[in-house]
Amino acid sequence: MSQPVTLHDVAAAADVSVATASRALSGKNRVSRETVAKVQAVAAELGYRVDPIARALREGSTRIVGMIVPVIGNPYFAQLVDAAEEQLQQRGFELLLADSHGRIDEELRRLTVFGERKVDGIIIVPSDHTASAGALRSIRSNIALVQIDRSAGASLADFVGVDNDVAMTLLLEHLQERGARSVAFVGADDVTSSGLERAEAFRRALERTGLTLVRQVRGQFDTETGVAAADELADGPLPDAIVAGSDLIAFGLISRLRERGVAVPDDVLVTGFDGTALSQIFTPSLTTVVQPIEGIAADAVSFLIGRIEGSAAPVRNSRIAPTLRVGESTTTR
Amino acid sequence: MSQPVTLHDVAAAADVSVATASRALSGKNRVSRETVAKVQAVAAELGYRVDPIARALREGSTRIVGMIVPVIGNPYFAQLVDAAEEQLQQRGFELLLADSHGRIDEELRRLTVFGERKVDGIIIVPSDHTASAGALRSIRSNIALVQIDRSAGASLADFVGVDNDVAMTLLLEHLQERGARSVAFVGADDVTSSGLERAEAFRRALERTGLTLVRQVRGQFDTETGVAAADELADGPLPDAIVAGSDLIAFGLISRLRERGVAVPDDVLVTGFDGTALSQIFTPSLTTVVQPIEGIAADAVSFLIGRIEGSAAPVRNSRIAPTLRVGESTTTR
DNA sequence: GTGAAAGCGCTAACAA
DNA sequence: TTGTTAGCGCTTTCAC
Repeated sequence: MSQPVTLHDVAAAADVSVATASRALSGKNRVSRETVAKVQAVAAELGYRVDPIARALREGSTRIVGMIVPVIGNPYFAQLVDAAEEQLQQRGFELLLADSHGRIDEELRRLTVFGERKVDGIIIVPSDHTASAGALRSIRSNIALVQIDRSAGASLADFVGVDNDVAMTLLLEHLQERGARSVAFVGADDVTSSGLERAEAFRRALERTGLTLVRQVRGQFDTETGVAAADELADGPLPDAIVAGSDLIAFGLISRLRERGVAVPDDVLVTGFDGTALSQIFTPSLTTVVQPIEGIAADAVSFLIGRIEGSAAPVRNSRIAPTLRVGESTTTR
Repeated sequence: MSQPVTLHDVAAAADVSVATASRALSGKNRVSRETVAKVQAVAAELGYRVDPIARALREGSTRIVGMIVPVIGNPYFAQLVDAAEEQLQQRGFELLLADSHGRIDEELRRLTVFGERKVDGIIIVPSDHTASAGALRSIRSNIALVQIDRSAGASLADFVGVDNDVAMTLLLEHLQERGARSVAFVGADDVTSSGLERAEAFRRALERTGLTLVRQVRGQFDTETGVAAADELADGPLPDAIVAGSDLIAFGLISRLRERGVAVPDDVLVTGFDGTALSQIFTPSLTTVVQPIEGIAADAVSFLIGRIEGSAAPVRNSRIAPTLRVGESTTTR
């Protein structure tokens, strides 16, 4: 409501120069005890708050972190944003959010704007496994960068994500225990690194467990892909189990299978991936791997702030193991 | 990568003063045709972009809009954020996102920070029907404000949200057509304006349609509330139908009812509210009212930008009618 | 129509 | 330890 109090006002009221007032408040310079006390008292009384814009112009640093996700509507990304925002907030950073809608051109444009806005760092879920690399390389080198959930190249910047190998092993071993011998995979295509990696991790886990691959369907991480895959799968001989690359895919899959007269888990077992809140509420509740969202966000923010503070450590690639959560989609048989 | 080009560079290269360069680029001052052309050409060639921070310091305006939601994890709010972000983006604004976690103290703190950051406007979903008013009143008067989805007082700022009366009427008339005579309501408590309004709208629609109220349960807009309500309702005599205040509540409700051996829609009809993507995938698919999210976001952004541009029009209160989407939760009986 | 200069609020180099 | 001064990049009087 009232006119903002400037450093000048504080200095005048405390009877010192603006420089001294600035130093007294920042604390990182030698200023006498009394002066510091006086300035702080006056500042508090006047309700002084530094103007972040003036500081940013002067310092070239904004204490703002930009985050770019492909679809905020995906509950997994929403949770990731939520967790990251909270972490950043605690460390005194604000979150500028952008949605790339999974499009590389939008991604580039948003990165550019973030650069112009002089964000201190960017947390990005690269939309394209290969094509995003160019966009990432184009950002100013003084902006810290961390890739989260998906990667556009391990050498580009720190990366934090789920350990897909652990995830697929957990899932396939569970399915094997439940008696499955043949299994189909419905995941995202190779455009996203997570789509690619999960498919590969699935294949490796398949070999280890000795299960038989019946069919693979690849699309996006959304429900529509699950729906379409259900149609494909329902036409052929059913496998014992279907491993979905995301909870959303599993939702679409189960829903459409049911419409086609295929019951889960009675006729076929289905697993999800992400551990979204709804996977427990869904009917049947989903057997899925729970992403360590808090851990991923915490690591990403730590890495990022480390970089912002000037860390020149080698690029890190951090994989966090998920946990298996068993639901009705593989049990009530 | 390269050093940013400043206006000074452009001016030098175009052989004019920085003042002229600034005027030529802004276009809102008298500058000769040739000069404008020359400056623009040089600026383009050099890849000049105004420094938003310097401009913000000078103008006191950032072209950033802050948005505060109670839970980004709620798919409805995620969609709202998505829609608003897109609208803003088109008009040249960035979106600074904050999550109040439904807590009034966090809300106030985030509002304060937004004020300090000199956002041009704020889109807020007030967390508390009454307590948020104080926080909203505390923000600097030169920051535009619009309330979305929930209100903390019609006089405080423009408001845009769904028309709850239309919604409840659509739902109850539909239930009546489906043969329901008694109905229960499970919604959010009076802390949020939407919780309060939906309960009231439900009551009014009840009177109009002549249905009998069996029971009311009030909590939050989340699945847990639905789960808890299911336990309460399953203990007593079941109504013909249950109207939920949100899709999430309906999900929790149906899921828990099923665990308790109550089938939807066979034993009881259930309706949702919001029209989230998952309501179509859920089993059974939900009969629900679809929020006009795009419309709400578009209006909110229009109002906000109007205010940012100085509109002193009387405070508006805009209600957008939802549409009914019929699903299996009230039909396959 | 154009340029010189002030100044938004802040921090840091340089003096004292 | 403290004050003076410059300047971050921009827009906008105020002269010419």
